Amino acid sequence: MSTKPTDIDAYRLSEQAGFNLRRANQRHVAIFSRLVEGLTPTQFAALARLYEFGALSQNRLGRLTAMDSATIKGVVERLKAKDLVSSRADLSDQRLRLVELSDKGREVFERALGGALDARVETLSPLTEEEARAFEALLAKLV
Amino acid sequence: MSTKPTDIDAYRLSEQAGFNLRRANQRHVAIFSRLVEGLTPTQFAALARLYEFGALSQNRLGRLTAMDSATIKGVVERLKAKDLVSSRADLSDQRLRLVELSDKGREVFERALGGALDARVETLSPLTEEEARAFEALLAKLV
DNA sequence: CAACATCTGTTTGTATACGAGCAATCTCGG
DNA sequence: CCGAGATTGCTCGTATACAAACAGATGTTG
Repeated sequence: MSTKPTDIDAYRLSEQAGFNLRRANQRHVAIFSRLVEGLTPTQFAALARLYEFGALSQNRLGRLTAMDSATIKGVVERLKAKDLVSSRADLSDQRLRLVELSDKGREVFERALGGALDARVETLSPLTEEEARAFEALLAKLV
Repeated sequence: MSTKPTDIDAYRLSEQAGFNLRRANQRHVAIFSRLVEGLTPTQFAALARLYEFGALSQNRLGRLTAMDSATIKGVVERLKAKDLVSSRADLSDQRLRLVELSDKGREVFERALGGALDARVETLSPLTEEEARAFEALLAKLV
């Protein structure tokens, strides 16, 4: 199963889906940061889930936002430092730490929502509307 | 420019292109890590550029691999620690540090290439071949 | 040629991202 | 009720990723 010279000739980094996925993600993060003040995309995602679902255990919040337990811990920590969420023990299961939006967190999320929607539009702006719909549909199949 | 309730009702994190771009990228990194032993996608990208272009200044290598100067520094550092690249001063421009593949680096790249190509295929495997082509074309327009 | 701007690489600080290993807790089968 | 297995959250170590500030080298321009 050795790599033939043909493979190497055919290899063009710029055409690799993985490389372009990474770049597209970088571009989206940059756009989001410009349009949404004071929240990273991941922090916003966490607020969005809490807004939608109410109080959630830290690990469950992580699963809903595609972050492992080590990552979500840091995100929750920083959201707590900004007083956007609070956490408390679950009385019926001592393992759980329930995380919940604060009033300020709810307000910040609602104010950030417009920018987040704009970020999506700007990220997809190199595409026509039809292409953007197709791209989002294919992307959804990938994840 | 306040956010109307309608916006909030319409907001579904899982349908956001940005969120799915992040997840798709995570998935690709996981697949790549499984199929390519001992190299991260970014490290592989750097080797690929050096393989294609020969010696490059550190910053230029960063631009060709979509990493800023702080990021590429760490990547080159780790590649040097593994003896896959070497770096030296450019005589005609004292600012530059030329980075170059070592023999071992060339060999490691060639051996990793097959796995990298497999990672692309597996990443796109939820799509039909036609969809995968369409997706890659749209993705290329986005970056 | 001297002032100025630009470019390169470095450092620091912050924020994901994940593997691995750990202790506390819960669940469930026997 | 008890012990095996699963789950939760934590910690550590490693690896991107980028903003900002910096020093040194190069270029450009009046």
